[in-house]
Amino acid sequence: MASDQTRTSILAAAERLYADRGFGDVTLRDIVAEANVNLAAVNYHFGSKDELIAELFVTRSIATNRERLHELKTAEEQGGGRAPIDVILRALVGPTLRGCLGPQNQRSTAARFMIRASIESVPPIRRIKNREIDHLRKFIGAMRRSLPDRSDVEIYWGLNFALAMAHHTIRESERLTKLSEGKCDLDDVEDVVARVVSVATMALTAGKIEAKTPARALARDAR
Amino acid sequence: MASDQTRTSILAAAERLYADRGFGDVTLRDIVAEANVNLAAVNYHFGSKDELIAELFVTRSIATNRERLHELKTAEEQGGGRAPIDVILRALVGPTLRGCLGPQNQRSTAARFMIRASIESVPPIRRIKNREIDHLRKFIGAMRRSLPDRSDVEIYWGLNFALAMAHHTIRESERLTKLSEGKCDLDDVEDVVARVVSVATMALTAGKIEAKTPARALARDAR
DNA sequence: TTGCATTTCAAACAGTTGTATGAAACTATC
DNA sequence: GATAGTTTCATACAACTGTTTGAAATGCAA
Repeated sequence: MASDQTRTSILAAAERLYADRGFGDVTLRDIVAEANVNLAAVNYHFGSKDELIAELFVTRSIATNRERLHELKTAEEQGGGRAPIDVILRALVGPTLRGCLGPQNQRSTAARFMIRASIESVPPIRRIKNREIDHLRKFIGAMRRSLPDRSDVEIYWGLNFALAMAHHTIRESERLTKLSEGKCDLDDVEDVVARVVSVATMALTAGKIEAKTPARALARDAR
Repeated sequence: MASDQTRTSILAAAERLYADRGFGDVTLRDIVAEANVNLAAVNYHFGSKDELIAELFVTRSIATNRERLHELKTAEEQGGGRAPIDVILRALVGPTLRGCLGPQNQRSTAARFMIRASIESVPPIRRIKNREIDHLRKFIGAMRRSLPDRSDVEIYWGLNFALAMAHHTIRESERLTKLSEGKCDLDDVEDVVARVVSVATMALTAGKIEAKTPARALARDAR
């Protein structure tokens, strides 16, 4: 049980490389080169490549979920058991968007790794991923409490669309920048968060008594 | 220039396998087995694996774009140069959703292949993909004509979110079904199309007459 | 048929991948 | 400082990848 230094630097190097280049074209040899350790170290410390990926994913998954749930719980406590829907949605998509967009130097390797995992879905991860469903159910619960007269189906679709907009915007941020010739500023993360939350809120409250916060972000460009 | 039969069955087999299992784990040997041809036939007829993928993608890309643009053009002609925004959005996301969701037996291999291509983004495809931008610009143009007092930025974001919801729903259709315990019926394709179009339309038309509260304010308030 | 080009085929090739091995280097305990 | 246990290392291995080869089969014009 000695220094753990090798183990740790393998994990860090692997996460960085996977976040940057995806699972598809990162080999064990790339990882050990980045970590400055011997090739055999991976199998010695983790058993196999798949187990390394799995450990990486499980660790990050737990951390991410805890972060999101903390934000959610805080909001619900402040609201006496019910949080406004836009605050719930912000807790859901905010951390990921903030970790993956914005200026290069303050992007989070962890968030980018998790997005890769959610996109590429390599076998070792797919097996674990089902737990994420239980996690999403907690958000479903909060959304139900926030919008008690919305049907379940509407809630599910709202959550689906919120995640859709967040993830897709991250994945295709380059293309959106190019398409809009820079007019869409993906570096203004809070603006992006506000847009996603606003649209998702509209999707969830449409045809109801007008909500209070939504649509404010959109007004920004309306001039 | 003989029968082309080998060539054709390679293309068909490759498209089917890629659509089903993704580019990541389909080898040339898988393809030639599925197509009942010799291994060397791929390199003989296409030069390389990458060129096979590229040909597949270019062909489908042209066909898909033509289909979408035809729907768009028809709508604009009927409206005297301006089509309603929801009709435009429907032309954008309808064909893909219809081809990828719904009952198994009537799903389109072509549509599923294109979704794979849009997800995995393997090198030979990434190189070609930039043309798609020009194609999207035509939709941007139609949207501008439909909503002349909307700013460009909002149009871009609206398009981005529409594609986001459509693609994400296709990719994660299984998970949404499981999460909602079957309450979200992904086989009712027209319902899905209507939902995506409806939310995207709201995103593009909401809050037209609004104040100019900067987006940052919303971010601060939400704590 | 003969001759020539196209197409198919089995086999081999060179490169890369994840993994295994066994010896060497280290670390800590006595 | 000798010993036992852990960790590192260079190297080898077996499996798989896309690609090439050269001979066999086929098609087709003369």
